[in-house]
Amino acid sequence: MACIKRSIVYYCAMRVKDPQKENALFRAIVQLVNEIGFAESSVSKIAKAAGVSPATIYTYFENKDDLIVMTYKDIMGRMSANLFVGLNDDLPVKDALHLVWRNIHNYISSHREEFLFTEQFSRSPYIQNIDLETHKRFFLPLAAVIRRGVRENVLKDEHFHMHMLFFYYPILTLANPNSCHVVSLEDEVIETAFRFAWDAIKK
Amino acid sequence: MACIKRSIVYYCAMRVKDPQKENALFRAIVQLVNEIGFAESSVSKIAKAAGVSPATIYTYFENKDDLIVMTYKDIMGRMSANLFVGLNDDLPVKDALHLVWRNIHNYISSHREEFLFTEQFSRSPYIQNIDLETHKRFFLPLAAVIRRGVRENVLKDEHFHMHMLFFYYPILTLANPNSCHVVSLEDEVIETAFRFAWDAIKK
Amino acid sequence: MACIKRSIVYYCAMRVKDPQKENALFRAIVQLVNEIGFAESSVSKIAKAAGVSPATIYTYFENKDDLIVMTYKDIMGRMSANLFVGLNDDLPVKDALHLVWRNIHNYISSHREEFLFTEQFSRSPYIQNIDLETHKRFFLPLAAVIRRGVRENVLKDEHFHMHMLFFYYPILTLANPNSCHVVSLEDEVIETAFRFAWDAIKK
Amino acid sequence: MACIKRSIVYYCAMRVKDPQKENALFRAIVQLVNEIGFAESSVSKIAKAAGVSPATIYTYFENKDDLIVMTYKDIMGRMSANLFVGLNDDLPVKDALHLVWRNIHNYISSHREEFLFTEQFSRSPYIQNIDLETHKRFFLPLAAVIRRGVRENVLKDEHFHMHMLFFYYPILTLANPNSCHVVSLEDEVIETAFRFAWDAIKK
DNA sequence: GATGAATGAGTGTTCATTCAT
DNA sequence: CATGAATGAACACTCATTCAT
Repeated sequence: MACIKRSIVYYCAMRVKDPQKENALFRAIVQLVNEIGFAESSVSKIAKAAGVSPATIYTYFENKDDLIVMTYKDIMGRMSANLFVGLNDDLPVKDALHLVWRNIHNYISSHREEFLFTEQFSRSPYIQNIDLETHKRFFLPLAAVIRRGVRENVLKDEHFHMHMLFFYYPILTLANPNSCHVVSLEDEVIETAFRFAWDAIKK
Repeated sequence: MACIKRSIVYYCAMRVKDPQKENALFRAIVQLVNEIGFAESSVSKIAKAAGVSPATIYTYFENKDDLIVMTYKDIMGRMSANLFVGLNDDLPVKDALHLVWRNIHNYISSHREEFLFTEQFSRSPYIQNIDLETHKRFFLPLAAVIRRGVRENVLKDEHFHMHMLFFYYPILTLANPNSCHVVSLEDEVIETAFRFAWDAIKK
Repeated sequence: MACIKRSIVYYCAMRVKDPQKENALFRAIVQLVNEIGFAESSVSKIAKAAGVSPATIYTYFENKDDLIVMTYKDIMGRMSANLFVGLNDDLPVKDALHLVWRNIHNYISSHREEFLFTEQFSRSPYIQNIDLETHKRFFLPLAAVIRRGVRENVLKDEHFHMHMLFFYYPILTLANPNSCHVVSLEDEVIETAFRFAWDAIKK
Repeated sequence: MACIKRSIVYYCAMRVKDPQKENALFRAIVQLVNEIGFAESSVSKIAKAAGVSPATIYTYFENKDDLIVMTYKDIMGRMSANLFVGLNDDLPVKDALHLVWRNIHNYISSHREEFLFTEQFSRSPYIQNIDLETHKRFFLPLAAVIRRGVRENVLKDEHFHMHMLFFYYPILTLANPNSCHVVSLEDEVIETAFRFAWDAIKK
C-alpha cells in the first residue's frame, strides 16, 4: 500500500516520503539561493525555510549536494515540459522558433526564481553533476526544429551549438537581471531580440 | 601611512607591502575558484595556495569579500586594456567589430583561468559589489563603435544592450567550457560565430 | 519547539535538552572566570571544562555573551531566594537587618565561587545587559525593611542607595578576597562589621 | 646627554624613550578600557588610539600586561600624591578624615576616566600583579590618621581594614556609575555619605 | 518517519608578538 | 628608535552530518 504513492515501483523497500515536504524543500532552497546565494545557503537554513528539521532532509536526499542537484533536475524537468509545448512539424521553422522563443520568455517570466536558481547552478561547479546526455535530451525538440531548418535550407548549416549560442542563450541572458540591464521586458523588446536571433541563425 | 606623507625623504623606516604577495593571492583565488568554486574557496585554502599565512591576507585586503572583488577588478582592468586595442575610427564598423571579436577571443584564450573566474564572479552575488558605472566604463570603446555603426546606418538602431546580447555575450559563452560543448575553438569556429553575430546586429 | 505545543502527548519524537549539560556549562564558566578572568575564558575552554563540544554551547545559548549573562541571572535567582529568607515585619528592624547580614554572609561563604563570579560580572561591561528593573526587584525585600526602619524613625532618612552603600556593599567587599585582605572571616569579624554597618545607617 | 631626560639615572644603557609617547599610550588604554573594556582592548587598537605603531609599544613596555600594570601604577602614583594632601597631625581626626574624604571625591571627579580604569583593573585578575606591600604603602598616610584616631579613643579599636571597608570603599563605590545609581553627586550627597562613614567608624 | 540535540571539522577574522627595514 | 608587514595560534561561531529518541 505504502508504495502505491510512487507510480512505477520496481523496488518496494523504499521509504514513504511526503511529497509536500519534498516540494517545500525544493521551494526553500530555490528561494534561499536567490536571496543569499549558494555559499550562504546552509542545510539548517534550508530546513528552517522549509519548516522541517535538518535531519529530515537526509531522509529525502543523500546529502546537501544531492538536494541541490535534485532541485535543479526537478526544475529542468518541469521546464522541458513547457518550453516546447505546441511544437509540431507542420509549423514553418521560423514560426516554430518564434513559438519556442515566446514559450521560453513566458515560462521564465512566470518562474523567475526557479530560472535564476538554474542560472546560478549552471555557472557553478554543481553543473558537473549533470551529465551531457541529460542536457542533450532536454533540448531534443529544439534540436529537431533546428535540424529541420538546416535541412529545409532556412538556417545556416552549422553545429547545433552555434545556433544555441545565438538563439537560446540570449533569451536567458535577457531574462537575468544580473546580466542584463535592460529595465523592462516588454513584448517589444522580446520581439526585437527575436529579430536579432533570427537574423543570426537564418541563412 | 605616515611615511607616505613624507614621501620625499631619504630614509623611511616602515616595512613595505610586497607586490608579489598581492599577486600570489590574486593568482591563488583565481585558481581555486576555478577548481572548487567560490563556496569551497576558504580563506585558509587561499592562503595556503598563495604560500602565506591566513592572517597576511588581512594586511592586503579588508576581508575575504574585498580580496575577491579586488581580484575581479584587477582582472577586468587588465582585460579592458587589451580587448579594444587597435580600435580607431578610420576602420569600417564591421572591421572594427571583427578586430574586437578576435581580441576578445585571443585574450580569453590566453587568460582562460582569469576569464572563467570573472564568469563565476559575474553570476554570483559578488557582482552586486560592482557598480553599474564601473561596468559601463569598461565597455565604452565598444559602445562607441556600435553607436557609430548605428549612425552610419550599418547596425540596427536598437538599445546598446541588445547588440551586447548578440555580440559580446556569445563569444564569452563560446569560451566557457561549462556553457559550451563545442570541443575545439579553432579559427573556423570563431569566424563562423562572428558571422552569426554580425548577421544578428547588422541592419 | 513543535513538540512543546503538543505537550500532553504520549510519544514525542524530538530529542530533549539535557539539563545536566546546561548546569555543567554554568559551573564551568563560573570556575574558569574565577581562575583566569573573563578575558581569558574562551568558548573552547568553557566547552572543555564542561565536557561538551564547543558547538553544543550554541544549542543551549545564543552566544558566549548569552551564556555569561544567563549564568549571572541563574546565580542571582538562586541567591535572591536565600538572602532574605526568614524576614518578616514582626522582627524589629535591627534584628531583621542582622538576619539579612548573616544570610548574606552564610550564602556567600557556601557559594564562594558563584559569588566571586557575580562580583567580576558586575564590574565588567557585561553588567550593562542587566536592566535596572531586574536589579531593583532583587533587592525588594531589603528595601522594604529599610523603608520600615526609616518610617519607624530607627534609620537615617536618606536615599535607599545610601543605606546600600554602608550595609550591602561592605559585606560583599568583606567576602571578596581580592578586595579585602582580612584573612579569616570568623563570626567575630562578621559581627564587628555589622556593628560598623548598623552605626552607619542608624539614626 | 640622552639619559638626562630621566632624572635619577643609575643605569645609562637604557633606551631613550619619548615621554610624550609613553603618556599617549597611558591615555589611550585608559580611554579604551573605559569605552570597550579590557577584553576588547587589543594591542593594535591601543596603538592606533595612541597614534603609534603596535611595535612601538614593545620598546616602551615588555608586553601588553606590562603596559596595563604600568598604567595602573602610574595612575595610583599620581593619585596618592593628591589624596592625602593637606594632612597633618595637628588636625583633629574627624577633620583630617573629612579632608581626605573631600580630596578623594575631588580627585576622582576630576580624573573620572583614570579612576574607572583602576576600578576595572582592581576587580580583574590583573590586580594580582600588584603586591600587597605596594598596596599598603599607598594607604600609609590614611592608616596613620586612623591609628591616631584609635589611639585618641575617637575611632573604634578594630583592624585597619574594617575602617577601610566603611570609609574608603564607600566613596569609591559612590563615584562608580556602574555600581551606584544615585544620579547626581552634589556636595550634599557627599556630606551625607561622610556622616554615614563617620558614624560607622567613630567610637 | 521525523525530530532536535550533538559534534568534529571547519569558517572568517583578530590576537599578541616578532621581524626586516 | 620606530615602523608596518608578517604570522602561528587562537578567537567566536557555523557547518554538514549523525544519533538517540
